[in-house]
Amino acid sequence: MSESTEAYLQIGEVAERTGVTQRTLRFYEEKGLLRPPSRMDGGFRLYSEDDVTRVAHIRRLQNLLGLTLAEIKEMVEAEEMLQELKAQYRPEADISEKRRQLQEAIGVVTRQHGIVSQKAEQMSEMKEQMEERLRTFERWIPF
Amino acid sequence: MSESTEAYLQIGEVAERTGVTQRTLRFYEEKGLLRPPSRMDGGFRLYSEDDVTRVAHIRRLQNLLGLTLAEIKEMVEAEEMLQELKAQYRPEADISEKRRQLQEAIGVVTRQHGIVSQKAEQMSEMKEQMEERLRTFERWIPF
DNA sequence: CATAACCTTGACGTAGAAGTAAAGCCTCGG
DNA sequence: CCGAGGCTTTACTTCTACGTCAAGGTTATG
Repeated sequence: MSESTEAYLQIGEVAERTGVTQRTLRFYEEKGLLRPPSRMDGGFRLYSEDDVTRVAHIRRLQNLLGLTLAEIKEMVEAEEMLQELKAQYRPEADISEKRRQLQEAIGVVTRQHGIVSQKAEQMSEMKEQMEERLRTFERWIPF
Repeated sequence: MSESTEAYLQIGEVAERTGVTQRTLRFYEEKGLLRPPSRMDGGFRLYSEDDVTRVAHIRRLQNLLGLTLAEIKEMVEAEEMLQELKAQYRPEADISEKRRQLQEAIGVVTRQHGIVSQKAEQMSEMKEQMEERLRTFERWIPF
């Protein structure tokens, strides 16, 4: 319905734009972190803008939170589920199932939020400590 | 001067208290992250409370900031230098050397602080995003 | 249609951070 | 003084997250 006009990207472009290597993109796919993208007739992968976004997201979860790819996979899957849910929003068909999925998604994001909150707090503490130390040093400079 | 009354700990106790394995403690020692502890006559390692503290510190740098052990080693060394500096504070002997060391230590902590600040900020952003999402979900719950 | 630039799968390699196993000392309570 | 449990070193293994070829197919361009 709104797919035909999307500009598709080859793996090289995605790699360049996300800052990861092609190998990494294939690797993520292998590990289930990226859905297998569509392909050209010859077999070349064709990624969407969404995929680019997702890679960026994965990287943030890795670098900021230090999560393993396995942990990230869990999160990513839940988000996917949620998007699906959002997409087919017509209250036909199995409401209770949708409700369950939504609860699940909320659970995942809540857990993520917990991790982030905790880390953010510990981070602030560390920052404080460091600033305190720096002040001590400054006072300490001999003259 | 205040060393004789310190209670020394064997590796097993340290492992238990820090939550890392004995192997990890030896590994850190090997890598220069922990100074070689003193030993009993039979060769058993004897750690101090300071060592326990240091291990906790190492773990925080690893988990919170995601630094490699090599990077952590740098930091740990600078801190050690600083402590040394602090301990021998009598302005006898080579002032310019001490000044250099102090500058170095300030450099290290400043770099650490930079990393922490940046991460802390990105973290807050993520936290915000997640809260926004959760609010969306809540609104979304059917009924 | 040739050819450079890009892509494919597959297999093997690597660095970081430990885990595990083996074979043998050390310490301490009884 | 002896046995159980703790500790020592050495060596090999594992796991994660990719990196690095290799051999060959595809696409875009002149």
